[in-house]
Amino acid sequence: MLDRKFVLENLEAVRQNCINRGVPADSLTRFMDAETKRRALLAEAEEFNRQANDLNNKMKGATPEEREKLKELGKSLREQKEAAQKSHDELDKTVLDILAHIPNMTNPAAPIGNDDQANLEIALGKTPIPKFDFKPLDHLELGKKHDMIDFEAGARVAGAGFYFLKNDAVLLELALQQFAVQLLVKNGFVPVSTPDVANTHTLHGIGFIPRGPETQIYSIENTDLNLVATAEITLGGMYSGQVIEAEQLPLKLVGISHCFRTEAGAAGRASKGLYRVHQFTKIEMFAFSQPDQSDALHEELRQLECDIFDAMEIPYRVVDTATGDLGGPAYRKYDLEAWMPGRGTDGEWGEVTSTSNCTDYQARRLNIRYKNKNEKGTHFVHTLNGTAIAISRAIIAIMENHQQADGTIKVPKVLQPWLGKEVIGQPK
RNA sequence: GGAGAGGUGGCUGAGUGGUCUAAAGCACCGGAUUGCUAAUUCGGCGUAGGGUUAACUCCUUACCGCAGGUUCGAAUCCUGUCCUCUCCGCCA
Repeated sequence: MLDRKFVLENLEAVRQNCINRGVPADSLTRFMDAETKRRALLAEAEEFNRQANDLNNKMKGATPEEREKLKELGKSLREQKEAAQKSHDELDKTVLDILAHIPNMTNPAAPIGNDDQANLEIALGKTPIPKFDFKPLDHLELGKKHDMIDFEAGARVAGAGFYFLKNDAVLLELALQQFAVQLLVKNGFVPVSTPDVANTHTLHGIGFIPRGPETQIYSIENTDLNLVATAEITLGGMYSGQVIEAEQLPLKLVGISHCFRTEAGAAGRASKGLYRVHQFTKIEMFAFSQPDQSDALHEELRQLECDIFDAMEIPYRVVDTATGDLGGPAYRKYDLEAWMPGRGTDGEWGEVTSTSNCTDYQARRLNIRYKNKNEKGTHFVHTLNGTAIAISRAIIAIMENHQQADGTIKVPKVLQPWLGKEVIGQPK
């Protein structure tokens, strides 16, 4: 959520930002109108309150007759205040509703464009795209060959889009978690194992809308709880309503959680297999920072993602997300897209990580602030998030890129200690 | 799941309808004094919104878990709700 005062004072910039992001900007006129009226009504209600407070103080020394008169007056003041307050509250709801749909401002350096076609490739990973002298298999075929993934059983138990990982896929999942968490702990992240559910308020704060049409979120019936789509939700919510000492910033967390997504309306060859599933495990980075730290911290998160995928010897490219493709809370976003030889006809890039600087957009709604010692008042923190490893997609990239002519799959060196082997499968 | 107790400023904690503009202590900040890993003393010390100003300068409103209600007036009374603690039950 943007600051309402900021919107009021920077109407043209906010309007242009909406246009750049492909979000309708016509609500801004309504916003301005409602917010101006709301302020006037607030002043009115406060004035009635002040008069009523004044009157209550006179009550003490009053004679019985005076008291009766004051009572009447007080009652009418209270009624007038209630009326103003009620109109104010209604307008406030309108204002907040409009505000909720206005996206965050955008880093001026982000490429401007309508959709992912305008995304800008800004870097390539250290590992070159593999050249196979045989017909490479996709991860589904490889998974079947080495008995690693069972979609049929997943469907029997939970429906399409669910799966069982088996054998070396499980070892791989655990290895990926160990590798990512240990690397991040070495870089100053606090490891956190999070709840896999969160209440609706927290989801809203991060920018998810559960229980609406086309929601990506599973909700639990007869409760206020929802299955989380990412640990970003719980890690951000972890500090909602808190005031953090400035010296503690930046505060970096690495969360482990399951992620649940309904993936409403998504299907097709491009999302076969593990690429788009209803549940996966993810290691997620999250950080709270002071405003002047967040741009540098965002670069740091991106670099860590690169380090992780370089270490796993997976070819990837870094993409600077265009304005029209940014999520509402993001001020800037980088994606890592790994090369997936089994995707499309001859291999394609597929998103494996995403890191966003959300500036104070989430913090304002979640009310997460920081305080400088010996300084009056508080400020909103900036929040940032980034995928360390989304297990299911990382498994695709590993299996498909590291497959060999003899049918086996090389285990990246950094993961070997946890798998206890150098290759998956028997050569033949 | 059942029974009970409780949620007050950074912390401890007093406060059961109007001098609450929330006592006191701790912590913290500034001054004074004595002097040496500190003591004593005086003063200050919450957050957010609106207005105002050269200026957190002054004024004002709200906030005692949260949301409602009663009342001229609520930290205080009533209802709901969330959370914490204790005991019991169940359980990995």
